[in-house]
Formats: sequence, C-alpha cells, structure tokens
Amino acid sequence: MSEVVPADRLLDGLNPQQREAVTYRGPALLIVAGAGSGKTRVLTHRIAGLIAAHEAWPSQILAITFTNKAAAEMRERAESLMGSVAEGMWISTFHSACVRILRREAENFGFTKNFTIYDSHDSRTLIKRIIKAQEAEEYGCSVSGVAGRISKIKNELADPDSFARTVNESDPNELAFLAVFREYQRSLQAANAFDFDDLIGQTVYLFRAFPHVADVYRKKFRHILIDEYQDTNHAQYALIHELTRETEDGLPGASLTVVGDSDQSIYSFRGADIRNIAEFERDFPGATVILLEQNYRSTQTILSAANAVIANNFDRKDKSLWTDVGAGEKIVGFTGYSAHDEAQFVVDEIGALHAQGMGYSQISVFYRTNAQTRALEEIFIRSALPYRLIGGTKFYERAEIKDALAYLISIVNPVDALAVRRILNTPKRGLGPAAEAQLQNFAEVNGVSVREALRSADSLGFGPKAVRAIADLSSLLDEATALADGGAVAEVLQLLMQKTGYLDQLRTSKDPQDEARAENVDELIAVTKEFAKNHPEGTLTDFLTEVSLVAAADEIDDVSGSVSLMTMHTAKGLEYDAVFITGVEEELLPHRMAAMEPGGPAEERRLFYVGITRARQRLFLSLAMTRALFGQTGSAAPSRYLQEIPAELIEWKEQAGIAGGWGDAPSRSLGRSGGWGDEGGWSSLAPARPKTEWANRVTNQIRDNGDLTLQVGDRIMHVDFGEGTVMDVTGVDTKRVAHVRFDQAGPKKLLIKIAPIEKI
DNA sequence: ACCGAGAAATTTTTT
DNA sequence: ATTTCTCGGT
Repeated sequence: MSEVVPADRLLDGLNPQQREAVTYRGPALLIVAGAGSGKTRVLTHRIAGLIAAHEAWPSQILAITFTNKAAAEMRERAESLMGSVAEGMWISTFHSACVRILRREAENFGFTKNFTIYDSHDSRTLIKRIIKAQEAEEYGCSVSGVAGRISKIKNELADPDSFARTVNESDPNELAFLAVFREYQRSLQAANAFDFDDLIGQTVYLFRAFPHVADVYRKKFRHILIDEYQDTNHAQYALIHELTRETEDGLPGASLTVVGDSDQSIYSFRGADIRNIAEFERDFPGATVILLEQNYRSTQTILSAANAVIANNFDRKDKSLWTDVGAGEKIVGFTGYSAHDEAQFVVDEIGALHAQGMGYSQISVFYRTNAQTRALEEIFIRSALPYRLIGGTKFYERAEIKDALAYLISIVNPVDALAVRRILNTPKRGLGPAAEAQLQNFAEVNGVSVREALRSADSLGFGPKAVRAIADLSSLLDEATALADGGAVAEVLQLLMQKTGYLDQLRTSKDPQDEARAENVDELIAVTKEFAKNHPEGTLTDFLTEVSLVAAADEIDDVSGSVSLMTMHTAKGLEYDAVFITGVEEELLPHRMAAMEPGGPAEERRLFYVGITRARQRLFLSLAMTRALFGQTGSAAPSRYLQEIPAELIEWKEQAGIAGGWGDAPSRSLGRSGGWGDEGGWSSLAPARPKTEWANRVTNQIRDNGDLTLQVGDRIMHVDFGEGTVMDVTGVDTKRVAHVRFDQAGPKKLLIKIAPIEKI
C-alpha cells in the first residue's frame, strides 16, 4: 500500500478547476465532470481533504457510487491517500447503503432484519403467479408490462394506495393492474422482502414516516457525495433530500456534493431523470457549480469524434472536452458482411494490438444488446483469445444457483414464500403443484408461513410418501437453521446441498448440462468460503445481501489478462486503452425500441458518446451488413451517428485480410460522403461481391479435433480461411493453439480442439 | 407426478 | 436460434 499523502500535498498535480472542486466548502456543490476529467480523483481528494483538516470524521462521510466496483475502487484510492481511517466511511451504491439502513431499522415498520432482496427475476416470478391467480391476462396484464409499470410507479415513490387515487375507476384494465400491484406489494410484505425499487423507496418512506429515525442518519452523515448524479431517479433524489434536511432539533443539513455529466445520462429507461442535475442549483439553494472540461484520458481524435457526435443533441449545455496529449491514431472503421465477419475483424485487430504489446485486459469490446455476444464469443473461442463476458446471463441468475440460494433464504427468512416454494420440490421429492397448493392453502387458512405449514404435514391428508418427504425437508431445514446460528455459511450450504441430494442428482444426471450445473454449485460453495475468509463475522444474511447486489461491472478483474466484452451501459465509468464499438447500425444503435420513443435517439446518442469516451488510445467502430434477429437474417444499415463523426477522423477498412477483396478500392470508403447515403442502405454495395467469398460461413457444428496433433510446418485446410501453414503450436491439452499463416487470409491463431480445420 | 415433444415467445439497456 | 411453456402420455 502506498504512503499516506500529507494534507498539504493533496492538491499536487490537480488543475485549477479540480483544486476548486476539492477545496470548495459550502452547503451544495455540483461538479459537472466531462468524461475522463478526473472526477474520481477529485472526489477522493475532496474526502481526504475533509478528514485531514479535521472537518469530518470518516464515519460522517457517505459516498454513493454507481457500482460496487466503483465503490471498492474509491475506497482503495481513499485509503492510499489517508490510510486505514477510510474504513469508517460509507462508500457504496444507493442500493447497498439502503440495505444497510433497512436492516438496522426494519423492525420499525413491520419487517425483520433478515428480509430477502428480490431481484428483477424474483419480482417477475411473483408477478407471474399473481397474474395467473387473478386471471389478469384478460385485462392486458403481461408480466413484463406489469413489472415495468410497477417499477416506474415505485421510482416515483407511489404505493398502491396513492396510485389508486390516480386510476380511472371505469377502466377494467386499470383496475386489474391495480389489483395485481396491491397483491404484489402485500406478498412482498408478507414474505419480509423488498424488491430493488423498494430498497430505495421504502428507505424514503421510513425516513418520512419516522423522523426520529431519519435524524439519526442526518446527524451521522455530515458530508454526502454522489457520483453519476445524472442517472439518479426520483426516489434516489428524494432520499438525498431526506438525508440533507435540517434535523428536528435544528442541526443544519449535511453538505452535499454531486458529480455528473448530463451528456452521459443513459438510464432514463429505469427512471433516471436528467432534470435532477439540470435543476440542481434550483433544488439546493446556495449551490455552486464547477466545470471540469479537461480530459486526461483520450487522444484528441477520439475526443473530437465524441464532441462531434454529442453536439447533435440540441437541448444540452454546450460543453467541449479537450486534451493536450495530441491527436493520436485515427479511428478505425470496418464494415463486415455478417456479425461473424465483424467479430473476425475485432479478433484480428486485437491480435495485432496484442502483438504490439497491449495487454488483453486493456482492451474492451462494447455492444448495444447482450444478444450480440453470440457471434463475438464464437470467433473469440475459435481464435483462442482470452476474453470475459461482463454481465449478460449472470452467475447468480442461473437456476441452480437460485435453487441453492433459495435454501439459504429459507433458513434466514422462513416467511419468504417464494424461496420455500422454490425448494419444496427441488430436487424432485414428489411434491408437485397439488402438494404446493395444499400447503399454501393451509398456511393461509391458519395464518402461518409455508415453512410452518411443513411441520403440520401429517394433519393435511397427504399420502405417506409425501408426509415423509415433507418431514425430511422440514427437519433438514431445522438442522441447517441451528447450524446457521454459528454463522458458518459454507457449512450450512454444504449440508443442504448434500443432504437434499441436490448435488448428487446433478452429478449423476444424464443431461450433459447438469455437470456444469454441479460445478456452478461447487463454485457457489467456494464463494461462501471466500466470503467467510473476507468477513469472519459475516452472517448468512450478509452473504445473501452481497450476492443480491452484485452489479455486472463488479465482475471485472483487471489482472485476469482477458479482453472484456460488455454492453455500453455496463461500460459507463470504465476506461480502456483500446475500445471496439460493434454493431454501429440503425435498429441497433439507436435501437429500434428507442428510435420511436421521445428522447430515445438522443439518449442512444449519449450512449454512443459514453462508448467512444471510454477509449484512451485506440477506437474501432464496426458494423455488419446483415445481422440475425430471432434467428432470421436481415439486412442492416449504418447508424446515423456514424455520419456525425467527421470523415477525416476515421480510416475505413471494409474487409480486412481477405484475398480478392476491396483492398484496391479505397474510393468505396464509407465515410460521411462515402458509399451510402440518401438512396441508402447496402443495395449498391451488397451485390458487388458474391457472398461465398466472405469469411463469415461459420458452421454451427461442434467440432472436436481433440486428438489432432499438429506440428510446425504442417499444411492445414480451414473452412473459412482456406489453406495455411502451421507456424507454431502452443498451450497444452484441450487448450492447444495453432499459429497458422494462411495463404490468403494471413496469420491467425486457432484453438486446435474446435477449429474447423483438417490436416492435408 | 414426471417427462418428453412441440409450440410459443423472445432481445434494449440494469441496480 | 434458443429458451420457456403447454399439453398429453406414462
């Protein structure tokens, strides 16, 4: 750990605006921080300055970041500035901070401290059941529609009662929705559970309903700092207001510092309100605004492209990033025939960058939708490039992990009906829908939890087999509960996974996927052990909280030596030496769903802007002429945003490394004034070349060349690349990689086991 | 109660 | 294209 920085050196290396942002003192400060302008540095130095000057104790600091990773990073940086005193500070996401408060205060309003956190998946499961039970499909209630609507309502801090007052009573669809919403909220309360939106909303409710509780936190947090303020929604905004209010006994409100950039507001779909930042000065009288416009991240070329793009959003405050590091290299553009073609370009360029000495972990590939990962992954795997998917189908969303977690939840929060019902027949123990309904009914009639109902199995008229199964489950849960009292998270999970036979069932299953599922459960057990090591005092509830709140970006691990693949949303707040933005096409960026919404195209443009400004040295923009959607291949047109980048900043390579290609046709360059335009699309380009010549014919057969041995000098034939000579073989076992120089397509690296190759 | 086959729906972005 | 849902047979 580096040395503690003395207080009088905290301003070293900061520019005048940054210094002002670090040293300004007042009730409210808005730092308008352009991309890459060193805002994290400013925030940590500001905190360190407060503490060094004894203006605040660490425990009086509340810093809110967008992801847990950002929180961890900020904590680390703060510790390097001021040492271990940083430990007492609250640095976390909105959600984590609210959970911490709610666990302490839950008893005040009908919850217990072991409440469950329902993620969006859990919410949907619950909503689906309610819709079915109330037969609300007839009234236009779809699961996704209801879920989205409830989330929106909660983000506006309404509850079923206040919402009911706005409902048109003569509209049966509205009433059906209201009934579902009411039942959903009732179920959450009965299950001692909060959904993601409740974590914020109920904290606000708690503060408003119990001022003396709010005062505890108002007195505790004297300095509140919020990052990514442009992406706060109304509930978060209200929470900030509650926390910075004057206390009952007249202590003035805490000082508030917010950092944000309206050009990077990309979460309006989940209620983020750009007005929060636009109207900050009006909301917090006496506020000061400081602008950070000098960029320390990117080359001038990248910044010029970013500025040119974002300038097309008309209702923004004019702001222009600049740097003094020089122009750097041109942006590279590429148009592939298919998504696989595009992926091959990405892989080839990454290979070249790596050969020049750039580490894989300094390279990232962005896309608009998670569905785009398929083609990228296929080509990455074939090329044996180390990569990591960030986000997407997350570990904690896998069914087997949810099953295992449901067991743990049933231990700490036995009234959580969703969890108990999930484990009731997992693994299969002969308790199907009928048994479930009977237990549910018994629980409701007698006013007990489903967990309690399990204890009365023999009085419910089940057959002897079912009674036996229920009694076994019930006593196992009791045994695990007793063990959990000691806090042994890993032991509890292991006990449950073994005694239920869940792991054994997965291991002996004939479904080949179950092997991977068993490994995932083992991985979860490893996670619990790791957790116990890091948190010796950690309870089962602490563990469950942690896994409920992991964000996609939290998975990034800089030392892994892998290329990171992620959506542009996930990329917010990150930076890489080289960035690839893929799928820069109409219908995808802007996405077709956003193109029609008011403000949609502008938000998509901000998203593109966020993507561009993640790049330090090199930026690559790519697209494909055809792309599969729903398994159907359709044609795609270049994104309107591409044409907003001055043509001289981009060097286009339509088709890389294919023999007989357009290498000799630079006039077809797809710049702003290039080969497409008003008459539009690809019609003039696509027929120019027969499809068969493109390197996109990816076979979907799973190859297994496991026993194929190659030696330097061998000649091979590849399905896409034709003939080539093996130049080198590296790696061992299933990870053997052939370095091949293809006669036509140039040098490639191939994973021998699965590459579509044959020795000739 | 369980399992398989066929049908239907799905993909915007996320704490 | 893949995953989830539904239905009918065992």
